[in-house]
Amino acid sequence: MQRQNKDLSKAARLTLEVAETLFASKGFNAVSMNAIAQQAGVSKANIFHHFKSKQGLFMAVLKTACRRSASALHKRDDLTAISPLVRMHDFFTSHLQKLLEQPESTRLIQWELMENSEQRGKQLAEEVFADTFASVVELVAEAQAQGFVKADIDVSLLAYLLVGANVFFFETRAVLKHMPGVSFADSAEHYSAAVFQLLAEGFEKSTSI
Amino acid sequence: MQRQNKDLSKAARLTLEVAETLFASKGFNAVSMNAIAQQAGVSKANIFHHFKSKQGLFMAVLKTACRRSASALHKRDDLTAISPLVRMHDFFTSHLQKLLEQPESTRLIQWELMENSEQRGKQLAEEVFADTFASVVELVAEAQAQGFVKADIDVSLLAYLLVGANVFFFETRAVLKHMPGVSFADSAEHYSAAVFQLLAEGFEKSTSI
DNA sequence: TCACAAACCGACCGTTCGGTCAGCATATTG
DNA sequence: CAATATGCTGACCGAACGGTCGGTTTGTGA
Repeated sequence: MQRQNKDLSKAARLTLEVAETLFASKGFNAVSMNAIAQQAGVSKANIFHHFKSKQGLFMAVLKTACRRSASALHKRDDLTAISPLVRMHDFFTSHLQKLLEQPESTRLIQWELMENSEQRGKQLAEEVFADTFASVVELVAEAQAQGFVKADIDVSLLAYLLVGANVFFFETRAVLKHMPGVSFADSAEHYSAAVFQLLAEGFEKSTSI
Repeated sequence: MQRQNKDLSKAARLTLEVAETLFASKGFNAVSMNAIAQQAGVSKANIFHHFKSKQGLFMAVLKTACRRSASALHKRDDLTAISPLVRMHDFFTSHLQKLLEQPESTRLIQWELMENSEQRGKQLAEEVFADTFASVVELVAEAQAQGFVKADIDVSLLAYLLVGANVFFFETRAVLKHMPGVSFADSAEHYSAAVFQLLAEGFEKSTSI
């Protein structure tokens, strides 16, 4: 599958793999080096041979996760022929799908956002989110330029809402399916479609003009 | 101010206060009982005298935070005279304001959602979010019943999006202000107004009917 | 004033933490 | 074959962890 990290030894790759799983599910502080070593079948000292510290290991894990999640998003098909609105919808749908397909990468970034956003907010913004967000903004701006989106709408706000609706869904998944009266908890497709339509057409009944 | 926990000793109240601040900012695992004791000016043994364990202390803190954040939301003014749309907008605005005013409670719940949503998703849904969410759904449903909201819209989805837009803003605040081209990062009021208008009227230019 | 319970504390416990180190195994290279 | 470098490990370290214990102080009702 993935030929990244091909220059690392088998033990190092195993370590990275296991560390990603554990860090993603429990967060940095709740995972011990002992646990990683044991579950990866390597010695703890071996981990410190390949990574200079626990922080270093976490950063390496985070890096690969960011790279993966970014690349998964960047290979969007550039069929400029189809309508910008359709492209927006396609992005919206596949974005949520990617989040759900790569829960580990997504959760890892979420942890980092939670634990270190205050100090490293700038770094996170620049190195992780900026590119992805910019491409979404561009997508929306194109649609606006071609007259498919109202002229008075802030494109970055719309892009932000599109991404946010997906991320929020990802975050609250586990709780959402226990909420009474919620029909869209189980079906991401259903959710995507309904949200996009709502955002596109609005909820207000009589648009007074 | 708050007369809750009046049956607790001074040390216990101090402990709760300090623990809430620390847990909210760093999460459960990154906060030690020593740190709490030291910062509260009480002995560690004293904490264990009042709370049976670290988990017990955290649960007590979480409980008060949930109570506070719920009560802050429930005392919405019931001026049924004004338009349901205005009431929706008022809720939306003041909800975000409450989140930003009580960052500790909000972050605490966010931590819990992050760390334990899988196992305790049901409990969280029932005891923390259900009431608040239900009241928002009710608000939207009223507006729909009175013909201010399109009939084909899922009221729980719209309520979910309203809450989600606010929570997502709260979560990404620190990163958002470092994103290029984002104008709404600094002003919650601006954000609220723009999002509500977008949701109400939709972004699509020509609503074909 | 006395007795009893609750509040409180310093010292300590076993365990686990992140991290180090000296040395063994293995493969590459001259 | 010797030499060198790298992958790898068990044993170990000081520090910090959550939690306990015996005993002292303090408040309270009789």
